[in-house]
Amino acid sequence: MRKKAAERQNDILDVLRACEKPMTAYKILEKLQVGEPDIAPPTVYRTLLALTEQGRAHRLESIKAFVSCTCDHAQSVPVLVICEDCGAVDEHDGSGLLPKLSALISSTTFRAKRHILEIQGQCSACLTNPVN
Amino acid sequence: MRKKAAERQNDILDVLRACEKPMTAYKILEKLQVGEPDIAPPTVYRTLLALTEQGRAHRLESIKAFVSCTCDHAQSVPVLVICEDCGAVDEHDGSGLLPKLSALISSTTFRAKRHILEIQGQCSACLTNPVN
DNA sequence: TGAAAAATGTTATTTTATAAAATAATTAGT
DNA sequence: ACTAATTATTTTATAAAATAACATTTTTCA
Repeated sequence: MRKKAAERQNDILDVLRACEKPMTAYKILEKLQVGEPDIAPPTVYRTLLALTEQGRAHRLESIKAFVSCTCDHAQSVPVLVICEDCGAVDEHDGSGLLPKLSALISSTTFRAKRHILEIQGQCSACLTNPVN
Repeated sequence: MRKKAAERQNDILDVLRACEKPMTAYKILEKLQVGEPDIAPPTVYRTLLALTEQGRAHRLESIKAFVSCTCDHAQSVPVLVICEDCGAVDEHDGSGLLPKLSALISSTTFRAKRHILEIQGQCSACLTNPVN
């Protein structure tokens, strides 16, 4: 018996939520394979594509990993703040940056479809406690 | 006889400049192999790492490709505008966005090391002439 | 019901990236 | 200038990430 797409999506979101830290597609695959050993990479990638299109998950392009969305899924400009040391990711709404961004690029002549904003650095915990 | 790192870096920058469009590491490798058949991926990746650290090239995280820097290499916040249709990439200086970005994240508690700003969409040429 | 379309699953492969070992060049001490 | 120690670079091999192509199942609706 196969699963419906919606159910798969919820499974993967559950995995992402359970882990807090970003997970690669293959890490997610491993988790799913505990219960369903026959799942293959394309299933995971297809589901992640659906989730990211819906805005329910985000792909961290700079580290090739995924997190569940913690903001309003309808927002168009997620700003993902990634701690290089502990891997924690914090999400902010960057739609307030849109005017400046549009001004920067020649917005009359470029139609923006997707904004990728990622910031890498050290989070407060890792700055305070530089053990990691 | 092997090449010095600086020479390799210039070779790769030449390849990037000659192509205008972003190139993957393996496309660059192919080009280099025309003249030096024995070059291997790690050489390319190591050189690209040096170039991106120097700010002389940028990695487009969202499409896994590289371009030469066309702005001031010292700038800290490159904004890379990518046309999904023709692949052309335009570079802008986004340092003017820093205040707003810092305000957005809790900047007192996060030390930003690297900003990744990429915008995907359609460039004016592709909007005017939707043939591609 | 049953043919067509859509969704999902499977196999195999491609693409991207890096680890580890080997080699060459450079440096520093004598 | 010679040579051991260090550093840089190359080579080989493999790991990790992503997708193409094909097969199957489910759904839709005449």
